[in-house]
Amino acid sequence: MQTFSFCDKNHLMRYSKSRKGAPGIVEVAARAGVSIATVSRTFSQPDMVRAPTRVRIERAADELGYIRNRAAGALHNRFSGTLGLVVPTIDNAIFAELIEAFSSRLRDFDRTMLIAAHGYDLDLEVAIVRSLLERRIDGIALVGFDHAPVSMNMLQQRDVPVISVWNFREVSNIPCVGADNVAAARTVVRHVLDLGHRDMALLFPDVASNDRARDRMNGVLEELHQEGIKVPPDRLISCPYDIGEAKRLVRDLVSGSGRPTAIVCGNDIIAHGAVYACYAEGVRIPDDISIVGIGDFRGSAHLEPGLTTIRMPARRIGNIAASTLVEMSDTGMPPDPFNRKVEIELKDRGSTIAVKV
Amino acid sequence: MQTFSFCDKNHLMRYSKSRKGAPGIVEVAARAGVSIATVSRTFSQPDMVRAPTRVRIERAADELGYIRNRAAGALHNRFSGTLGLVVPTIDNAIFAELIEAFSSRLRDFDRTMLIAAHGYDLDLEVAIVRSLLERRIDGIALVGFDHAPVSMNMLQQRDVPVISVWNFREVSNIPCVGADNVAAARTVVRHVLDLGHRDMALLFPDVASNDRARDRMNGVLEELHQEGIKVPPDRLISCPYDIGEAKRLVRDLVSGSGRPTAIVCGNDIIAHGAVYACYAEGVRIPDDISIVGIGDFRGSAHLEPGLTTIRMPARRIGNIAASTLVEMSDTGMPPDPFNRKVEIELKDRGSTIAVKV
DNA sequence: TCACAAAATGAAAACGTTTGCATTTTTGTT
DNA sequence: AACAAAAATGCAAACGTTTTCATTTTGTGA
Repeated sequence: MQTFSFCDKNHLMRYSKSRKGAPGIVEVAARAGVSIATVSRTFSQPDMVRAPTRVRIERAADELGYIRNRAAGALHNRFSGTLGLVVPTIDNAIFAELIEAFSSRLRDFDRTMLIAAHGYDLDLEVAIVRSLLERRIDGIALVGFDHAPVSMNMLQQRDVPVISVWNFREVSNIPCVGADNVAAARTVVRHVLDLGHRDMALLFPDVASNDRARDRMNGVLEELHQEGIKVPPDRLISCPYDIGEAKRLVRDLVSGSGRPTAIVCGNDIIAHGAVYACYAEGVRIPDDISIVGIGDFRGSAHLEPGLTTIRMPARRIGNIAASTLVEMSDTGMPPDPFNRKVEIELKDRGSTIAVKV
Repeated sequence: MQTFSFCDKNHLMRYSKSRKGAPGIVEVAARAGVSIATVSRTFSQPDMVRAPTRVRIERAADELGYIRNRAAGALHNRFSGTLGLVVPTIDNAIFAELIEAFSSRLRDFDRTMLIAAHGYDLDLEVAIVRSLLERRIDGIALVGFDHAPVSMNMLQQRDVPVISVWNFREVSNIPCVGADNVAAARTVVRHVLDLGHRDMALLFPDVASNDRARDRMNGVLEELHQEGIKVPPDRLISCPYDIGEAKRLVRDLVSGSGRPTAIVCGNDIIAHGAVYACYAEGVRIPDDISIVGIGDFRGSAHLEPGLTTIRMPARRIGNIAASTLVEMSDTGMPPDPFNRKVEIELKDRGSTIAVKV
């Protein structure tokens, strides 16, 4: 593949601010000898125009290098063909798959994605939502259920289709597609309990403004409570979403005496850190300690040993979210079902083993 | 943080397709008792309007919940306030940091990001570029230099500012900001050579349509050639960008007899796979084998042992790309410098050791 | 070939801003 | 207080489409 010579370095060209040369629908119409209405229809509703006319127009458009201006169309019919996706962060593994799936599914519908990250800052989220609304997105997907009332107000007032992704709730005020994080946490802890572990450490990220983490933590605590297990404060560790930090905290945890027999991590990133910490301290997994995560990120399966975790179908969530949102935008109706749960699955790999008796 | 009750599930509301209620600049003008021109100026050039008038307008806008329509503005002055970023893939670690940085820097300029991934498919890239052009982006960042001529033609014809990101070239036909991948590869191989290794395996992704990988591979081969080392075919392994695949290939490599003393990986993902493979096979790093990567992804530092690799400043590239592109769009001039190189750095961590004599 | 229905096309009015130019108001100077 | 200059505001014409409604063309059956 050859690179195209775009711009002559010697001749210091100026990007024309006017884009004067760009042909519009009028030029195409003139060249094809039809009215602009017909040209417009050729691109927006092709089967309304007779084949011979259409090919003539298409040829003219091709020759002129015409590219339709969707902004102009959006102005008239209120549909920009652009959907918004707001995530806490892009550059961590959790959401990357979701984003990619969302974006590529949108492409199937000839829509594009405006994306922004707020870094768990709800004020920034408000600014982002506003900015997206200024671009007249046709719909918006937000991660989870914790949002600033003012964001929701803006969206509600403009009647913009909204969907909550990633987390599932049986009943919610906005439609959602996601996994049951409570169940995910209970399932993985159940697994650990079934293996006979009773002394376990819990590493979870900050649960403020993060319903996913909160649900998981609650799930873990419920399951343990049901089993009659109380978690002492020093076994409930707050850990940021960061491999390095997790590793540091777990090294402290496992190097001292009175090490737990299992570590339950709020997500796979923390679990990765935990695994590395054990390598570093010479603690064998799973013989000396069992480790579980939640999420099943890319790479978790290939760790040595493979990480026991809960598969969260990020791609599936992204795909469904995209098509649901497009449908909402097209039909103007809330989706059916309103709340959509995607299946989770326990991935029982090598990082867990029955406690020795 | 409390979730806001956005939509009453019992009352199956309809998203009004018309968005009839949404107030425009006219309603704001009426309520504030000024002309629409003044309202427009209040938002686009605030200091052209007297303070008392401005606050009056702002209050009116607030009360009505006015959100300006940038599409309408774009129609008039040809600036959408939206920049495009086209990457091969979103959901792999390489580009996530870049994307996040690009996006958040754009936010500082009150711009938004339209992003799309083409999965190394140049035809899809063409479609994406077209789609972005239809949305009248103010500029576009493309990864690397391998692009379809037709994409570049479209961009050139519309005079859209373009920048190539990630890879650096001393001389290029479009402005670029990136790292010197040849140098990166040479540096890391030099390090391995300096440690006395002569028998090394090379794992690189497919270099077609991927100038970054190509540059790295060339860098490695040049450096080896200069040292008089010829790489036998079975030591030059093609490996996809995938931990699992890398792990599988490396297990084969190190389990048999005649294992190399070092593995040079085209990127850190492959290196991760290589490390896990060695764990799985009981091959000790670095004592039995040295492993190096290129990229220094999130997590590479925390592997056990820490991965020796080359730091590629993805955030920095993203930031610079965003501000450069905005500047190009604002001034209409090519950037100065035209080609921008960001520094790389050898991260000498625990995965390498001098070969035993 | 004609009449008529159906399909294709055209004319023109939106859509919600921005901006050049004209007009009004404010400010500063005497 | 009067005047000129400067600043603020208003008017109205774009911007490039889509769409409604009217008109023309095409197709069909007798």
